[in-house]
Amino acid sequence: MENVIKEKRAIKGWTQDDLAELVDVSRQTIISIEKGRYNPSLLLAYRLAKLFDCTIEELFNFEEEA
Amino acid sequence: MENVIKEKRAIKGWTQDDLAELVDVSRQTIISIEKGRYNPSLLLAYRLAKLFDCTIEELFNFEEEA
DNA sequence: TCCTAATGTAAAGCTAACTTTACGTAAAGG
DNA sequence: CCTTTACGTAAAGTTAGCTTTACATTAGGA
Repeated sequence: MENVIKEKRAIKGWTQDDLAELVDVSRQTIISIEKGRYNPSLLLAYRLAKLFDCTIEELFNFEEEA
Repeated sequence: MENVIKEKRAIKGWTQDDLAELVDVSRQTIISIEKGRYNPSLLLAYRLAKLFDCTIEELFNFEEEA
């Protein structure tokens, strides 16, 4: 699933490691989600949206999925 | 995770079976999510929100979670 | 009274989300 | 050069989301 996490992270000036700590997951998880390798859980999606001060819908692009 | 799926489903007059078909999961999945036994995937949360014409944030109550 | 519809529990199995560890690479600064 | 920082891949293990099947309970209608 496509998302704008990498872009929003860059704006904040955070490393993947920083973001991982902020939402309490491993760096691997951040990498995999940014790369679209797998979709975050609903809870993680929420934490990310909260952190970036946007909605889940603004963070993830659902439209291209089945 | 608490949610208002059961309430919104009742308003629409749908059974658990109806809803399961509409979002393409099993009835067990709907039961478990309504009961809060586990959290839906981000994709399923999105499908439910779309179906009920609301946001994911309106459908699920994240605030009480860790 | 009986049948069906709607909701619920239980259990076993599969897959995807997430973790941990280890290693590779490229850029920047001393 | 050498080290550090940031990003990336890979692989093995655990857990949670989801499926399928089977059965129990309750309420309503014929």
